[in-house]
Amino acid sequence: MMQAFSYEDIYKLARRIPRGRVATYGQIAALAGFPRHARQVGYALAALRDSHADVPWHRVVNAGGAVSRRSDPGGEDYQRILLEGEGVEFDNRDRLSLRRYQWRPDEDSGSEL
DNA sequence: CCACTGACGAGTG
DNA sequence: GCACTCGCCAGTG
Repeated sequence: MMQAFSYEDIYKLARRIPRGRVATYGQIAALAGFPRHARQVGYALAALRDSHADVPWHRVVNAGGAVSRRSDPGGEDYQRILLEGEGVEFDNRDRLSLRRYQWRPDEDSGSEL
């Protein structure tokens, strides 16, 4: 049966995002089996702690392909730096191309482009 | 146990 | 393309 997801489920999915790729909050929610719960995914990531240092939270962006604002000042820049470090390019409007970088689970075992 | 706290997204005008 | 509305829930103190 379908029960409430735990933040752990979100983290588990986020860990599957390959380097150099990104996923959206809504996408993670949908993969977890809860479409329209994008916000809860955001909350889950906001609650990340040391115990989940292996979660590539920086690979999760909003539906517009931009880095979301959070409470930690400077964190947006940090996330962007991490992504750029993986080869992700941002345009002059601080947005990346989901067309190019969005992760597709079905591409897990295959090649892209 | 209750109150408060957060990284969103799709639809409409 | 921007402003606004509504739907959405688990952790922490």
